[in-house]
Amino acid sequence: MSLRIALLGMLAAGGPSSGYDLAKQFEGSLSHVWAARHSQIYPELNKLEVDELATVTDDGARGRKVYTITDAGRSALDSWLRTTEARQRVRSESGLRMFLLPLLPPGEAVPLLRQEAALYAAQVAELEAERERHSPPTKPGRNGWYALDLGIRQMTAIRDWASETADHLEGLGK
Amino acid sequence: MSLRIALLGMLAAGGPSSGYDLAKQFEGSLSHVWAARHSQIYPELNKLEVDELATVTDDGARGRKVYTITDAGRSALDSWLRTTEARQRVRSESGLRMFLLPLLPPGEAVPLLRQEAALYAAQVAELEAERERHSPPTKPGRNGWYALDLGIRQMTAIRDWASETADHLEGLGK
DNA sequence: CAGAACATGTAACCGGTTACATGATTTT
DNA sequence: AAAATCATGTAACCGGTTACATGTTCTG
Repeated sequence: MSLRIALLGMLAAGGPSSGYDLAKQFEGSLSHVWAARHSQIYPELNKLEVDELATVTDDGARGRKVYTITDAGRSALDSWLRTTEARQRVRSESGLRMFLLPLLPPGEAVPLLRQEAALYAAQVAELEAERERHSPPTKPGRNGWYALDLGIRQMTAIRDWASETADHLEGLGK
Repeated sequence: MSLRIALLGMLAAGGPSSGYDLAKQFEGSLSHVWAARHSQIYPELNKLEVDELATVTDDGARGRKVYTITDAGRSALDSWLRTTEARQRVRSESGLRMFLLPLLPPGEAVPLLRQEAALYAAQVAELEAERERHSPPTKPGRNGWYALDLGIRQMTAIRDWASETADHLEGLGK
Protein backbone atom coordinates (compact mmCIF):
# COMPACT_ATOMS: atom_id res chain seq x y z
CA MET A 1 0.00 0.00 0.00
CA SER A 2 2.70 2.45 0.99
CA LEU A 3 4.50 2.26 -2.32
CA ARG A 4 1.29 3.25 -4.03
CA ILE A 5 0.94 6.23 -1.69
CA ALA A 6 4.52 7.25 -2.19
CA LEU A 7 4.03 7.25 -5.97
CA LEU A 8 0.84 9.27 -5.73
CA GLY A 9 2.63 11.67 -3.41
CA MET A 10 5.47 12.17 -5.83
CA LEU A 11 3.07 12.71 -8.71
CA ALA A 12 1.09 15.22 -6.65
CA ALA A 13 4.19 17.06 -5.50
CA GLY A 14 6.40 16.98 -8.54
CA GLY A 15 3.81 17.03 -11.25
CA PRO A 16 3.58 14.56 -14.14
CA SER A 17 6.55 12.21 -14.17
CA SER A 18 7.75 9.01 -15.75
CA GLY A 19 8.65 5.86 -13.91
CA TYR A 20 12.26 6.65 -14.60
CA ASP A 21 11.95 10.08 -12.96
CA LEU A 22 10.22 8.59 -9.95
CA ALA A 23 12.82 5.87 -9.58
CA LYS A 24 15.48 8.56 -9.28
CA GLN A 25 13.55 10.25 -6.51
CA PHE A 26 13.24 6.97 -4.66
CA GLU A 27 17.01 6.66 -4.81
CA GLY A 28 17.50 10.27 -3.72
CA SER A 29 15.51 12.32 -1.25
CA LEU A 30 12.83 9.74 -0.53
CA SER A 31 15.31 6.95 0.12
CA HIS A 32 15.73 8.12 3.72
CA VAL A 33 12.24 6.96 4.52
CA TRP A 34 11.16 4.64 1.73
CA ALA A 35 13.24 3.11 -1.01
CA ALA A 36 11.97 1.40 -4.15
CA ARG A 37 13.50 -0.02 -7.32
CA HIS A 38 12.31 0.44 -10.84
CA SER A 39 11.30 -3.22 -10.95
CA GLN A 40 8.70 -2.45 -8.35
CA ILE A 41 7.77 1.00 -9.59
CA TYR A 42 6.86 0.16 -13.19
CA PRO A 43 4.34 -2.57 -12.37
CA GLU A 44 2.79 -0.39 -9.66
CA LEU A 45 2.37 2.51 -12.08
CA ASN A 46 0.54 0.18 -14.43
CA LYS A 47 -1.75 -0.85 -11.60
CA LEU A 48 -2.30 2.81 -10.73
CA GLU A 49 -3.48 3.35 -14.27
CA VAL A 50 -5.81 0.34 -14.17
CA ASP A 51 -7.31 1.71 -10.94
CA GLU A 52 -7.60 5.15 -12.56
CA LEU A 53 -5.57 6.90 -9.89
CA ALA A 54 -3.14 8.05 -12.55
CA THR A 55 -3.18 8.30 -16.32
CA VAL A 56 -0.55 8.26 -19.03
CA THR A 57 -0.67 11.77 -20.42
CA ASP A 58 2.29 11.67 -22.72
CA ASP A 59 4.28 9.07 -24.55
CA GLY A 60 7.67 10.68 -25.00
CA ALA A 61 10.81 9.56 -26.71
CA ARG A 62 12.45 6.22 -25.95
CA GLY A 63 9.18 4.70 -24.81
CA ARG A 64 8.92 7.24 -22.02
CA LYS A 65 5.49 7.21 -20.38
CA VAL A 66 4.50 10.25 -18.38
CA TYR A 67 1.97 9.66 -15.62
CA THR A 68 -0.34 12.30 -14.18
CA ILE A 69 -2.30 11.90 -10.98
CA THR A 70 -6.08 11.94 -11.36
CA ASP A 71 -8.65 13.50 -9.04
CA ALA A 72 -9.37 10.02 -7.70
CA GLY A 73 -5.65 9.64 -7.08
CA ARG A 74 -5.49 12.91 -5.17
CA SER A 75 -8.38 12.00 -2.96
CA ALA A 76 -6.88 8.56 -2.28
CA LEU A 77 -3.65 10.29 -1.24
CA ASP A 78 -5.45 12.89 0.86
CA SER A 79 -7.49 10.33 2.72
CA TRP A 80 -4.40 8.27 3.48
CA LEU A 81 -2.65 11.32 4.87
CA ARG A 82 -5.66 12.23 6.95
CA THR A 83 -6.01 8.84 8.63
CA THR A 84 -3.34 9.11 11.30
CA GLU A 85 -3.09 5.43 11.98
CA ALA A 86 -0.32 5.54 14.56
CA ARG A 87 0.94 2.21 13.29
CA GLN A 88 4.59 2.94 13.03
CA ARG A 89 5.95 0.02 11.15
CA VAL A 90 9.57 0.91 10.97
CA ARG A 91 12.33 -1.28 9.69
CA SER A 92 15.77 0.21 10.07
CA GLU A 93 18.90 -1.83 9.77
CA SER A 94 21.09 0.96 11.10
CA GLY A 95 18.63 1.43 13.96
CA LEU A 96 19.07 -2.21 14.82
CA ARG A 97 22.83 -1.78 14.83
CA MET A 98 22.52 1.20 17.19
CA PHE A 99 20.30 -0.83 19.43
CA LEU A 100 22.83 -3.62 19.68
CA LEU A 101 26.13 -1.72 19.72
CA PRO A 102 26.13 -0.83 23.42
CA LEU A 103 25.78 -4.53 24.16
CA LEU A 104 29.34 -5.15 23.07
CA PRO A 105 32.14 -4.84 25.59
CA PRO A 106 32.95 -1.09 25.85
CA GLY A 107 36.39 -1.56 24.34
CA GLU A 108 34.76 -2.69 21.15
CA ALA A 109 31.61 -0.61 21.31
CA VAL A 110 33.28 2.79 21.75
CA PRO A 111 35.27 2.84 18.49
CA LEU A 112 32.28 1.53 16.57
CA LEU A 113 30.06 4.21 18.05
CA ARG A 114 32.61 6.87 17.11
CA GLN A 115 32.65 5.47 13.61
CA GLU A 116 28.87 5.69 13.41
CA ALA A 117 28.97 9.23 14.77
CA ALA A 118 31.47 10.22 12.09
CA LEU A 119 29.35 8.59 9.41
CA TYR A 120 26.24 10.44 10.47
CA ALA A 121 28.19 13.67 10.87
CA ALA A 122 29.26 13.35 7.24
CA GLN A 123 25.71 12.73 6.15
CA VAL A 124 24.45 15.70 8.13
CA ALA A 125 27.08 17.87 6.45
CA GLU A 126 26.05 16.59 3.05
CA LEU A 127 22.37 17.24 3.65
CA GLU A 128 23.09 20.68 5.05
CA ALA A 129 25.04 21.53 1.92
CA GLU A 130 22.06 20.33 -0.07
CA ARG A 131 19.81 22.55 2.00
CA GLU A 132 21.98 25.56 1.31
CA ARG A 133 21.18 25.22 -2.36
CA HIS A 134 17.45 25.40 -1.73
CA SER A 135 16.13 28.27 0.33
CA PRO A 136 13.25 27.70 2.71
CA PRO A 137 9.94 28.02 0.93
CA THR A 138 8.26 31.41 1.05
CA LYS A 139 5.18 30.17 -0.75
CA PRO A 140 3.08 27.18 0.23
CA GLY A 141 5.48 24.62 -1.12
CA ARG A 142 5.37 21.47 -3.14
CA ASN A 143 9.08 21.18 -2.69
CA GLY A 144 11.20 18.90 -0.57
CA TRP A 145 12.64 21.47 1.79
CA TYR A 146 10.73 20.32 4.85
CA ALA A 147 11.59 16.69 4.24
CA LEU A 148 15.23 17.63 3.98
CA ASP A 149 14.97 19.53 7.24
CA LEU A 150 13.46 16.49 8.93
CA GLY A 151 16.22 14.29 7.57
CA ILE A 152 18.87 16.60 8.98
CA ARG A 153 17.25 16.70 12.40
CA GLN A 154 17.00 12.93 12.58
CA MET A 155 20.57 12.33 11.48
CA THR A 156 21.76 14.95 13.92
CA ALA A 157 19.94 13.18 16.75
CA ILE A 158 21.62 9.90 15.89
CA ARG A 159 25.03 11.54 15.52
CA ASP A 160 24.75 13.16 18.94
CA TRP A 161 23.50 9.99 20.56
CA ALA A 162 26.35 7.93 19.15
CA SER A 163 28.91 10.46 20.25
CA GLU A 164 27.52 10.93 23.76
CA THR A 165 26.97 7.22 24.26
CA ALA A 166 30.59 6.60 23.32
CA ASP A 167 31.63 9.24 25.87
CA HIS A 168 29.45 7.67 28.50
CA LEU A 169 30.72 4.15 27.91
CA GLU A 170 34.25 5.47 27.96
CA GLY A 171 33.58 7.16 31.26
CA LEU A 172 32.42 3.89 32.76
CA GLY A 173 35.64 2.19 31.80
CA LYS A 174 37.68 4.45 34.03
CA MET B 1 19.69 -11.60 7.68
CA SER B 2 18.75 -8.81 10.08
CA LEU B 3 16.16 -10.86 11.92
CA ARG B 4 18.83 -13.42 12.65
CA ILE B 5 21.12 -10.70 14.01
CA ALA B 6 18.38 -9.20 16.09
CA LEU B 7 17.69 -12.59 17.67
CA LEU B 8 21.36 -13.19 18.39
CA GLY B 9 21.58 -9.71 19.86
CA MET B 10 18.66 -10.32 22.18
CA LEU B 11 20.11 -13.64 23.27
CA ALA B 12 23.48 -12.03 23.90
CA ALA B 13 22.01 -9.11 25.81
CA GLY B 14 19.19 -10.71 27.72
CA GLY B 15 20.63 -14.14 28.26
CA PRO B 16 18.89 -17.40 27.45
CA SER B 17 15.33 -16.85 26.32
CA SER B 18 12.46 -18.63 24.68
CA GLY B 19 10.85 -17.64 21.39
CA TYR B 20 7.93 -16.38 23.39
CA ASP B 21 10.15 -14.09 25.47
CA LEU B 22 11.86 -12.78 22.35
CA ALA B 23 8.56 -12.14 20.61
CA LYS B 24 7.55 -9.88 23.48
CA GLN B 25 10.75 -7.88 23.12
CA PHE B 26 10.10 -7.48 19.41
CA GLU B 27 6.74 -6.01 20.28
CA GLY B 28 8.21 -3.77 22.96
CA SER B 29 11.52 -1.95 23.01
CA LEU B 30 12.86 -3.34 19.76
CA SER B 31 9.73 -2.53 17.80
CA HIS B 32 10.92 1.05 17.28
CA VAL B 33 13.62 -0.20 14.95
CA TRP B 34 12.71 -3.74 13.95
CA ALA B 35 9.48 -5.60 14.48
CA ALA B 36 8.90 -9.33 14.13
CA ARG B 37 6.08 -11.76 14.79
CA HIS B 38 6.28 -15.11 16.45
CA SER B 39 5.49 -16.78 13.14
CA GLN B 40 8.79 -15.52 11.86
CA ILE B 41 10.74 -15.91 15.10
CA TYR B 42 10.10 -19.59 15.76
CA PRO B 43 11.29 -20.87 12.40
CA GLU B 44 14.33 -18.61 12.56
CA LEU B 45 15.27 -19.95 16.00
CA ASN B 46 15.12 -23.44 14.59
CA LYS B 47 17.44 -22.40 11.79
CA LEU B 48 19.75 -20.80 14.33
CA GLU B 49 19.96 -24.14 16.07
CA VAL B 50 20.66 -26.00 12.84
CA ASP B 51 23.46 -23.54 12.09
CA GLU B 52 24.75 -23.98 15.64
CA LEU B 53 24.56 -20.29 16.47
CA ALA B 54 22.23 -21.08 19.35
CA THR B 55 21.26 -24.20 21.27
CA VAL B 56 18.23 -25.32 23.20
CA THR B 57 19.46 -25.48 26.77
CA ASP B 58 16.22 -26.13 28.55
CA ASP B 59 12.83 -27.58 27.73
CA GLY B 60 10.54 -25.97 30.26
CA ALA B 61 6.86 -26.38 30.95
CA ARG B 62 4.26 -26.02 28.23
CA GLY B 63 6.73 -26.97 25.54
CA ARG B 64 8.84 -23.93 26.35
CA LYS B 65 12.22 -24.07 24.63
CA VAL B 66 14.99 -21.90 26.01
CA TYR B 67 17.69 -20.88 23.55
CA THR B 68 21.23 -19.90 24.47
CA ILE B 69 23.66 -18.20 22.12
CA THR B 70 26.79 -20.20 21.28
CA ASP B 71 30.32 -18.89 20.81
CA ALA B 72 29.81 -19.18 17.06
CA GLY B 73 26.66 -17.11 17.51
CA ARG B 74 28.51 -14.45 19.43
CA SER B 75 31.20 -14.14 16.83
CA ALA B 76 28.61 -13.97 14.04
CA LEU B 77 26.93 -11.13 15.92
CA ASP B 78 30.19 -9.35 16.63
CA SER B 79 31.36 -9.50 13.05
CA TRP B 80 28.05 -8.13 11.82
CA LEU B 81 28.29 -5.23 14.24
CA ARG B 82 31.84 -4.55 13.16
CA THR B 83 31.12 -4.34 9.44
CA THR B 84 29.77 -0.81 9.15
CA GLU B 85 28.05 -1.30 5.86
CA ALA B 86 26.54 2.16 5.54
CA ARG B 87 23.61 0.65 3.69
CA GLN B 88 20.75 2.29 5.44
CA ARG B 89 17.78 0.43 4.22
CA VAL B 90 15.06 2.18 6.10
CA ARG B 91 11.37 1.65 5.67
CA SER B 92 9.22 3.96 7.72
CA GLU B 93 5.56 4.43 7.06
CA SER B 94 5.32 7.38 9.41
CA GLY B 95 8.43 8.87 7.80
CA LEU B 96 6.68 8.65 4.47
CA ARG B 97 3.69 10.45 5.91
CA MET B 98 5.95 13.23 7.24
CA PHE B 99 7.56 13.50 3.87
CA LEU B 100 4.25 13.96 2.13
CA LEU B 101 2.31 16.06 4.65
CA PRO B 102 3.77 19.45 3.70
CA LEU B 103 2.66 18.79 0.15
CA LEU B 104 -0.95 19.27 1.12
CA PRO B 105 -2.49 22.73 1.01
CA PRO B 106 -1.45 24.49 4.27
CA GLY B 107 -5.00 24.61 5.55
CA GLU B 108 -5.01 20.83 5.62
CA ALA B 109 -1.37 20.22 6.41
CA VAL B 110 -1.14 22.39 9.52
CA PRO B 111 -3.73 20.57 11.64
CA LEU B 112 -2.34 17.20 10.57
CA LEU B 113 1.17 18.29 11.51
CA ARG B 114 -0.07 19.48 14.89
CA GLN B 115 -1.72 16.13 15.36
CA GLU B 116 1.53 14.32 14.56
CA ALA B 117 3.41 16.62 16.91
CA ALA B 118 0.97 15.78 19.71
CA LEU B 119 1.26 12.09 18.97
CA TYR B 120 5.04 12.15 19.16
CA ALA B 121 4.94 14.37 22.24
CA ALA B 122 2.84 11.72 23.94
CA GLN B 123 5.28 9.01 22.92
CA VAL B 124 8.23 11.02 24.11
CA ALA B 125 6.50 11.47 27.47
CA GLU B 126 5.81 7.76 27.67
CA LEU B 127 9.39 6.82 26.88
CA GLU B 128 10.71 9.37 29.34
CA ALA B 129 8.55 7.88 32.06
CA GLU B 130 9.94 4.51 31.10
CA ARG B 131 13.46 5.92 31.37
CA GLU B 132 12.72 7.24 34.84
CA ARG B 133 12.22 3.69 36.01
CA HIS B 134 15.64 2.62 34.79
CA SER B 135 18.63 4.66 35.85
CA PRO B 136 21.51 5.18 33.43
CA PRO B 137 23.92 2.29 33.61
CA THR B 138 26.87 2.70 35.92
CA LYS B 139 28.42 -0.56 34.83
CA PRO B 140 29.13 -1.58 31.26
CA GLY B 141 25.56 -2.40 30.44
CA ARG B 142 23.74 -5.17 28.68
CA ASN B 143 20.55 -3.25 29.30
CA GLY B 144 18.32 -1.25 27.00
CA TRP B 145 18.96 2.17 28.48
CA TYR B 146 20.95 3.52 25.55
CA ALA B 147 18.44 2.27 23.03
CA LEU B 148 15.69 4.00 24.98
CA ASP B 149 17.72 7.19 25.00
CA LEU B 150 18.10 7.00 21.24
CA GLY B 151 14.39 6.42 20.80
CA ILE B 152 13.61 9.50 22.86
CA ARG B 153 16.00 11.67 20.90
CA GLN B 154 14.58 10.55 17.58
CA MET B 155 10.97 11.04 18.62
CA THR B 156 11.83 14.44 20.03
CA ALA B 157 13.40 15.44 16.72
CA ILE B 158 10.26 14.47 14.84
CA ARG B 159 8.00 16.18 17.36
CA ASP B 160 9.92 19.43 17.06
CA TRP B 161 10.04 19.24 13.30
CA ALA B 162 6.29 18.68 13.04
CA SER B 163 5.58 21.54 15.38
CA GLU B 164 7.97 24.00 13.74
CA THR B 165 6.92 23.02 10.25
CA ALA B 166 3.30 23.66 11.21
CA ASP B 167 4.32 27.10 12.54
CA HIS B 168 6.22 27.86 9.38
CA LEU B 169 3.41 26.82 7.07
CA GLU B 170 1.00 28.87 9.15
CA GLY B 171 3.29 31.87 8.87
CA LEU B 172 3.23 31.60 5.10
CA GLY B 173 -0.53 31.73 5.01
CA LYS B 174 -0.61 35.24 6.46
C1' DC C 1 30.61 4.41 -33.77
C1' DA C 2 31.20 3.23 -29.01
C1' DG C 3 29.81 3.97 -24.53
C1' DA C 4 26.87 6.24 -21.28
C1' DA C 5 22.50 7.43 -19.90
C1' DC C 6 17.60 6.98 -20.80
C1' DA C 7 13.68 4.06 -20.41
C1' DT C 8 10.67 0.03 -19.47
C1' DG C 9 9.75 -4.28 -18.47
C1' DT C 10 9.68 -9.66 -16.45
C1' DA C 11 10.82 -13.69 -13.36
C1' DA C 12 12.70 -16.17 -9.52
C1' DC C 13 13.43 -15.81 -5.06
C1' DC C 14 13.30 -14.29 -0.23
C1' DG C 15 11.59 -12.08 3.82
C1' DG C 16 7.55 -10.82 6.32
C1' DT C 17 2.38 -10.69 7.45
C1' DT C 18 -1.98 -12.69 8.30
C1' DA C 19 -4.53 -16.33 9.51
C1' DC C 20 -5.01 -20.95 10.90
C1' DA C 21 -4.08 -24.54 14.30
C1' DT C 22 -3.05 -26.79 18.66
C1' DG C 23 -2.22 -27.65 23.28
C1' DA C 24 -0.62 -26.67 28.42
C1' DT C 25 -0.81 -24.03 32.62
C1' DT C 26 -2.52 -20.45 35.54
C1' DT C 27 -6.01 -17.42 37.25
C1' DT C 28 -10.69 -16.26 38.50
C1' DA D 1 -15.19 -24.98 34.80
C1' DA D 2 -14.19 -21.11 31.96
C1' DA D 3 -11.15 -17.61 30.50
C1' DA D 4 -6.74 -15.74 30.13
C1' DT D 5 -2.12 -16.33 29.27
C1' DC D 6 1.72 -19.10 28.01
C1' DA D 7 3.87 -21.44 24.25
C1' DT D 8 4.95 -23.22 19.62
C1' DG D 9 4.14 -24.16 15.23
C1' DT D 10 2.47 -24.13 9.77
C1' DA D 11 0.63 -22.29 5.27
C1' DA D 12 -1.00 -18.98 1.98
C1' DC D 13 -0.16 -14.78 0.45
C1' DC D 14 2.01 -10.31 -0.49
C1' DG D 15 5.59 -6.96 -0.94
C1' DG D 16 10.29 -6.25 -2.17
C1' DT D 17 15.06 -7.53 -4.05
C1' DT D 18 18.11 -9.30 -7.43
C1' DA D 19 18.98 -10.55 -11.77
C1' DC D 20 17.74 -10.99 -16.43
C1' DA D 21 16.25 -8.85 -20.75
C1' DT D 22 15.56 -5.35 -24.33
C1' DG D 23 15.61 -1.31 -27.00
C1' DT D 24 16.48 4.05 -27.68
C1' DT D 25 18.79 8.45 -27.66
C1' DC D 26 22.57 11.36 -26.61
C1' DT D 27 27.52 12.49 -26.15
C1' DG D 28 32.33 12.32 -27.18
